Amino acid sequence: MTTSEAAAGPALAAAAARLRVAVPSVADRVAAELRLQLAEGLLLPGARLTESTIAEDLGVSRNTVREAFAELAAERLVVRHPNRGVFVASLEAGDIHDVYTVRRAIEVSAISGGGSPERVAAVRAAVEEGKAAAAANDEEGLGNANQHFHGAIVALAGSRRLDTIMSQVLAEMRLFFHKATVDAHFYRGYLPDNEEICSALEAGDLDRAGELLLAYLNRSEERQAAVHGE
Amino acid sequence: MTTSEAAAGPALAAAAARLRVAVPSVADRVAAELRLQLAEGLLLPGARLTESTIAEDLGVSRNTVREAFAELAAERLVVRHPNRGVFVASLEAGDIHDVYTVRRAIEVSAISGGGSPERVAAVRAAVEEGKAAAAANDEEGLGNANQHFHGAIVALAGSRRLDTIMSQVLAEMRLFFHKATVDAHFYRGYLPDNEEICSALEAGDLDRAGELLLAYLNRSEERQAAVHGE
DNA sequence: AATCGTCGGATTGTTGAACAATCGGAGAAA
DNA sequence: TTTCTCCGATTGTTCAACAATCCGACGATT
Repeated sequence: MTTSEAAAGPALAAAAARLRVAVPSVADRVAAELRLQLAEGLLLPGARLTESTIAEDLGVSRNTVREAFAELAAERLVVRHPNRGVFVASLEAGDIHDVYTVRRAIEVSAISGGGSPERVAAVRAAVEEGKAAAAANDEEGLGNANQHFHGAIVALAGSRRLDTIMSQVLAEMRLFFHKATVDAHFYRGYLPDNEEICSALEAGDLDRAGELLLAYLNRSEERQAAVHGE
Repeated sequence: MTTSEAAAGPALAAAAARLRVAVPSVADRVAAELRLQLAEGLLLPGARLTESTIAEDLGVSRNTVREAFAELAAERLVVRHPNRGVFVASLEAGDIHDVYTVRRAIEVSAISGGGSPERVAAVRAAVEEGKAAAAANDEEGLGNANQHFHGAIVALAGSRRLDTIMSQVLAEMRLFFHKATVDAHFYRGYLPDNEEICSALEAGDLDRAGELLLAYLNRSEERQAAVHGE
């Protein structure tokens, strides 16, 4: 394989890699299914995930479910209590600050680097997506657009590792939101912020974009703490 | 359980949590053993890890080894090639920049927050640890002290999540170092930097500390790229 | 009545064996 | 040399079993 790769160049290798991920293992598919149910709020924080039940429901072996659990536990979406089982993770008051600490570090750093025009365009696209959702009164779409916006900001850095870290953090937050339903106008207030941040980014005023983003995150954390925290 | 916890207060709950981690599962112990061998360079990047071999060597089942692999893969220490096996991860040229992008985001953000006196003291302790190792001509100790230094900087933020991210990144870098042995004075040149950064931190000049740290990371990345990159 | 053991059922942790699917390489054929 | 085919080895997955552990219920003691 290494010889054929060297001969055929990186194009084929990339295609092979794409084909590989196109046929994920059963354990990966189980993990994906559970991730989906978690994101959709079908599995609420604190809920218990019984191995045998999931194994039956999805028609796979218990061991395979176990491997899927290992994946999800590594992503903090699920918590293992030895000899007791795995439970859907539930963020406590302290976790809110923790998550936002990560977001501040990653997002502010990413935006301060600027990023290529295509990536800036992706940020703009997320802003417009949010506006469209607002116009359509699509609350869920508004939330998704907001996550896309922040994901696009991190993507400015062009770092695989930062991207995966961010997507994990966003998955955690998504989980968290299902705990207490947010009011209908929760995200709407953030639209002008996103617009302003994006404009500063497009104008090349990275310092200002960074400051706005930081202020936004601080405000967002306060709000989250007020809604959930004690 | 919840009732007794509520009655006994957080002290007992913390003790229980401590006892829990004190009895890790077999899979966790296997993962820990492999992590150790990886850190010590016993398993070099690119090396193949055969399930049955490891299962025999450690006297555990293949399924258990598999669970351990899932852990390590989530930490990027190991790469799974479907139907071919798992291999010790080997950082390519692009990964160097990627890893340093994460470090810049996390470390600079952490130091800009300052941190409690105890945590600043931990940074100072790492600096002194490095000086002692230099005096003793202990190259390995010098490397460890350097990692402790940067770990202590991230710990300033007091974020569990940032800490685990950082330790994973450091584990990746440790792996990377074994690929090509660094020259004896590789770390020694960084001692004055660490001292200066620590002094600025202690003096409360966070802006300066952040700038110094950023410059350090940029220089370090250049050097790594020169040694390994293409 | 409240607390404290004790017991039993249920679930997890781990093992061992089995089988299909897949891969890489060795050798045969062109 | 290049290509094709086949074989051995390893992975992916399942199944069944067992010990260890936990939870809750039931009953005994003060």
